[in-house]
Amino acid sequence: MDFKLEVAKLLAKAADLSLEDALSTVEIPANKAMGDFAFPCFRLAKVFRKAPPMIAQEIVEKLDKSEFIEDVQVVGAYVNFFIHKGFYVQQILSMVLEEKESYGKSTIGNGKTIVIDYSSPNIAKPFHVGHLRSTVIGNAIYKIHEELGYHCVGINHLGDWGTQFGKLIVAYRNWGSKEAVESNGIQELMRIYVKFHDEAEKNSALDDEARLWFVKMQEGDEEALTLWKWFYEISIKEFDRVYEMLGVKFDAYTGESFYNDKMAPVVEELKEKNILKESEGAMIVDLEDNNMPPCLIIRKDGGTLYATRDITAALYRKKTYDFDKCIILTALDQNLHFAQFFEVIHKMGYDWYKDLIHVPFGLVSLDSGKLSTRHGNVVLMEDLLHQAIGETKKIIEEKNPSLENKELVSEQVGIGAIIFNDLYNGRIKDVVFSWERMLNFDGETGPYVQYTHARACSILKRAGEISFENIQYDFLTDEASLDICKLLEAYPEKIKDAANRLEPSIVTRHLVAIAQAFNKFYHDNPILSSEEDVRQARLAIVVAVKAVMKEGLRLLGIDAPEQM
RNA sequence: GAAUCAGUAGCUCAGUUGGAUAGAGCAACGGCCUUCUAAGCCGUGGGUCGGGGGUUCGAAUCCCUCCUGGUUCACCA
Repeated sequence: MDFKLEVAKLLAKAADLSLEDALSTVEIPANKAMGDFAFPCFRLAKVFRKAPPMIAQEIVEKLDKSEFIEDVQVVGAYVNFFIHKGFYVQQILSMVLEEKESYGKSTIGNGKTIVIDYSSPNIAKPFHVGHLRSTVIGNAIYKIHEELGYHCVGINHLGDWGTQFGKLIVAYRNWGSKEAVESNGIQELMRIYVKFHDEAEKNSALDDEARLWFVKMQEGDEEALTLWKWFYEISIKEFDRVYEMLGVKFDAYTGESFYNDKMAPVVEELKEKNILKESEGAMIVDLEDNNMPPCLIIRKDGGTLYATRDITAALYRKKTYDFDKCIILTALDQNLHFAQFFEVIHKMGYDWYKDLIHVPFGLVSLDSGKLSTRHGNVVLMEDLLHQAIGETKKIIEEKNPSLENKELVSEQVGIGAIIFNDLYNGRIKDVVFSWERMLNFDGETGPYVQYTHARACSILKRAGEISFENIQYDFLTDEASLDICKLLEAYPEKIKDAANRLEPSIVTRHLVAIAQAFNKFYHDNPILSSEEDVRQARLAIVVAVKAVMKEGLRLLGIDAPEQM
């Protein structure tokens, strides 16, 4: 039962409004003392040419009686509705208990395909905390859409092509060795890459040489490609270790190199459509009419660019997946690039350009300044995860030394804390990385929600068999129980909001709210030791909360251990 | 200079079709474990919602303007 809708129906009739108008005006008061729903009458003042409080009074008098409403009060210009508590609790809880982990699932996305491009680290550079956001936000957006019935395609658009590999090849030929790369992997690649930049500052001929090597790669030069392939495999092996820990998977690893042989026809198409023009020796799409700098397609030495590959990728994805939306997650410093290349697709005459969605997130930096692989100013993802796991293990030894599966739980909680932390604030916020914040497990954190879930599990384990026949919901009209029910009621809508706004933090925040309400409930109400019928009713809440928290955490890519 | 994102408590942030007294967490201080996991619960202090105009019965929210910070702006990605 949709209580808001029912209230709106009553109001529409009493005030002679359309259902839409009534529904859009009904609100949930911030202050509980003002009821479960409220209807402000200010807006009607002009229509009825009366003072709002008087209108409120008149509406109440005309209001039909309804059994689910316990009380209606006029406070100033507001009509406040109080829902019959027992009935309300029964409606919500019985629904959640019936659906359990499926509660919140929807079919609104059925038949629609969403392509999500996330994580997309650069090959030959270590996976660091700067890559965390795209990875976990993308993963959550993937799962949230799946929950709503969408068919999702997760793509890791690896940065595995471009002039940087020309640089790496030059660096390797000058200062690298097979042995060193084989034994130290990405660390060694990074070392020679940094060395390249140091040397190139003194000798710009190195940059030209690097660009040349990249052109060779494009042309299929065997030496260049053999080296590139080698660097690629070393990198993927390390990335997969991190993805394994984070529990993140992709449907395709089609990175930039994948489009190497697919760009020529696209460039041809741009020419045919008369969009491409020459400027300063390079080939560009002019975007002056759109108040943007030109989009570079071909360098003057013939090399392709980021935009060339992204345009090609978009066309390929449309053809391959026929997506309804293609979502690309990157830091917001790339805003201009996406605005430009979306506009190029537009100019090519494809009206689906509007289904390309760049989802930006704030920049990550360190206390010591901007993240920079070149200057060694990074925190490696694996270091962070291991720190978090280690910290968790210490806490377990201290608080729950007899716990089984300490290793597994430490991983679930430690990694969960890192993921949760990233999904907790709005994605647009810039982040200054802080070990202290990352490793704080008190308050509104992943471990807090996991802990609450574990508490619920613990009770259920002790409770044994539970029957949900003939629950007396009237035992659940205390404030803590009602708060929980309200949050459970709102949960499915939160998932939809999160999908619409591409903002996983909406789910994260809601889980915290549920956990807070449950902890209060847990503290105030003895469950197992209560009399049989009270015990049964309270256990119903525990079961419902446990199911929703577990599923909610799953949507965020976080495990929910039963003990911790 | 232009574009773009942001500015809410000491810190990190919620607050989105404009609604009643602006909310959390962290940090600080004070309570609560012989009772279902204290990674918890309860309480105290802490605010010119960057400034100024405007629209409105009503603005943190919408409009204008200014200030501050981040980021980007031609052959990196």
